[in-house]
Amino acid sequence: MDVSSILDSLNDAQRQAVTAEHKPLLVLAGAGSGKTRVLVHRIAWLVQVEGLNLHNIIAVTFTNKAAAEMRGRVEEMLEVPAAPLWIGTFHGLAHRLLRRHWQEADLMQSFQIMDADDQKRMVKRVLREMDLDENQWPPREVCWYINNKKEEGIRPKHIVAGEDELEAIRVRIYQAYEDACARTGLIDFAEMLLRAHELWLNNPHLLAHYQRRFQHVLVDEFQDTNTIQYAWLRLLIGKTGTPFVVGDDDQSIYRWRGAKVEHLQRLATHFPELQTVRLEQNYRSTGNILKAANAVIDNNTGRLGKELWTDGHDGDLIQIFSAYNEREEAEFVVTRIRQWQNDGNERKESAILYRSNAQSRVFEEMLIQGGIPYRVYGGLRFFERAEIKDALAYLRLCANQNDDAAFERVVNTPTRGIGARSVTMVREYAQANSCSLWHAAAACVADELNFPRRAAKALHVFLVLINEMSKAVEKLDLGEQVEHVVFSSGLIEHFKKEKGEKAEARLENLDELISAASGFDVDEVVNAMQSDDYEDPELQLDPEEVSPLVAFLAHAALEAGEGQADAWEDCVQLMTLHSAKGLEFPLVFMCGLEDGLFPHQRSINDSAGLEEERRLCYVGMTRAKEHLYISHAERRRLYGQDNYAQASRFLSEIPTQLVHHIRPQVSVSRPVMPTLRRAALVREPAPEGLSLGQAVMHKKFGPGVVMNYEGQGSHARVQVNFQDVGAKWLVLAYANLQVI
DNA sequence: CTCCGCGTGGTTTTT
DNA sequence: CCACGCGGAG
Repeated sequence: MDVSSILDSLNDAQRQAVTAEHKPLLVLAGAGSGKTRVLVHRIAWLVQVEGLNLHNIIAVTFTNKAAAEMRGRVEEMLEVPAAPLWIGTFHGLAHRLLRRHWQEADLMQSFQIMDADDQKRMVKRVLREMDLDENQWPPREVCWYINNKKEEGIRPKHIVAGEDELEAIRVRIYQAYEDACARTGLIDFAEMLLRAHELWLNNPHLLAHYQRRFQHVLVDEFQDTNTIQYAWLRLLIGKTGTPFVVGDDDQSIYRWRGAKVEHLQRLATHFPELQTVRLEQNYRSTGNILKAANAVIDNNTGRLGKELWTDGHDGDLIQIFSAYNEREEAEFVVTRIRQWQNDGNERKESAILYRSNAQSRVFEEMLIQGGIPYRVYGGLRFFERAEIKDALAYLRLCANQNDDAAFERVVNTPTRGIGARSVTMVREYAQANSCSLWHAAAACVADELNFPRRAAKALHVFLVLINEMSKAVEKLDLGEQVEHVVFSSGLIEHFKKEKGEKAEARLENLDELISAASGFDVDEVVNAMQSDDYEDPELQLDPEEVSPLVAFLAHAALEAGEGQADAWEDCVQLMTLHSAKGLEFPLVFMCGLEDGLFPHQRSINDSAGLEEERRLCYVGMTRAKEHLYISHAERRRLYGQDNYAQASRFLSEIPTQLVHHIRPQVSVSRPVMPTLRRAALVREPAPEGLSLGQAVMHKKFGPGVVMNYEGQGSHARVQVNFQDVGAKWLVLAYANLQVI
């Protein structure tokens, strides 16, 4: 076997990982150190050198994008279709298992996936049924509670509320929500993972089968696994599987959504034979960028330890720009981008990164003003758009008429005279008879006595519509099905009436939905759901096939699609630091590096939160290949208020010899704080000697900046943003502040 | 049913 | 400041 094609392009550490013996392996892969390459080459090694079958390998990622890229690169390298290789997101793989074993998983065959929006609606419905006040039980928080429990593998029956009455109610809501989901054949994202875990726990023969099959378990971005994902992996690996885990504790930025970096440390306990390989050579950034990033992340405690290096040149210094306000910051960035493109570079090679979405606004305004095309990442994605979800809801009703969520969504969309009153009655009937809304509606229509004739008629029209729709659609192929539903639902008419640019876009989206369905590769997905385990007679797979419609609906929920379109256009890239993870750009601007914004105020007070912010900073810095600009504003308008902030503490963690400070030119008109003056005049006079933006020193809290004040004389209070402890309100008379 | 006005809350995101 | 959701009026 000629191994050179697999190994030649690798460095020593990469090669060590790729060729490792069959023992648990942890690859600590720094940013830009070629981790995807290692995963892909590892698979090629197992297949081409060790003679394993792709069929015996499973690879897990967090995003569809990563999964698709990996599959593509494996196919490219092996020059064969990688269909027998199971590769996908945790959710995608869990979904595949649940479709195959829906009976063992105690699901209905046509079960559908709810996204976060569907889930919230479902929770609202449950709250209404339980007569609980939405203000007291915000659906957002209820969802959060339920998802958290599921991510920890906890069912309602496991929770002992004890004396805690509020907790007891939460558990009751959780239980009612589960009942509603079961009744309507819907599962949320967290449920997929938990269900897949329970599937194996409750069906040892299935677990044994998959353990036998998947001798090699590859995991990408392992630092992002939550409790249930790790538990699922451990089950699969069992005593015989070999985990090949790639991750980076320094790039763990999803603690807030349940990710546990600790899993990286625990790996060594759970797998005593674990070997660790560090990938520290970086192929992305210049030396100075790496030195700066290393220096920042070095302030974190409990790291597994890793230091990026490059054999390339040092490159530019890190350029730090102190702006007067957010407008000046944006002006500066736009000027530099214009320079960049005038120097013959592409706009899409530049990225503006920020901590929170609200910051994009000023940049967008400035870019529009400057006539520079840009693209903002994030926001609603294709399958999350209202009109698309409406159309999908009709399709869902065709596939499963007990889908109450879909029923509620479209029963009066477009409006057809079924008001809140009627829906409430249907809901009450459904609850009283514990049946689906669909059955309840049919019963209400039949029961002329208690239901207003007018409403009954309208409801009847809807029932007939759906009935005819599902009948008409039966023998059509997928594209025609979607087309039929989009038109006969009345959605097209509905949006045609609406007029305006927005409605125009909605119509286009519905058109695109039809094309998406027509071009949907039914075979690929349906086949994946079906058996590729022919040689295992013990594995009983349901012979019935998954309908293309059900497969398409699952695809829509699982892969919400791209955000704004036109990635190919030459645009400046705007995104949050979180969305930038995994990407790289020759020219990077990290903006708004101010204490309180980044690190965010809500993370500033606990060390775990602060360390995660620091990792986010590290992630941002290591996105830059050649030029890294970091900017902050002395003053920033946020929520309609002017705020004064100090430069982010992370800035001072960059060694000064790596930094070039850019000061705004004096000639740039710097207004003499007109708004500040007005504010000071209109408001009560500032306490003596203090003004907004004034730097002060406190005995205990250290240096800070005056952000706000109120009250007079001995009652006067000031809000000071302290460098070390964040913003605090202090009674001026006691604070003993020193002006500095 | 639709429209308007008020009130409120406002890191980070994938599946 | 602004975007969203809810409740009342037409």
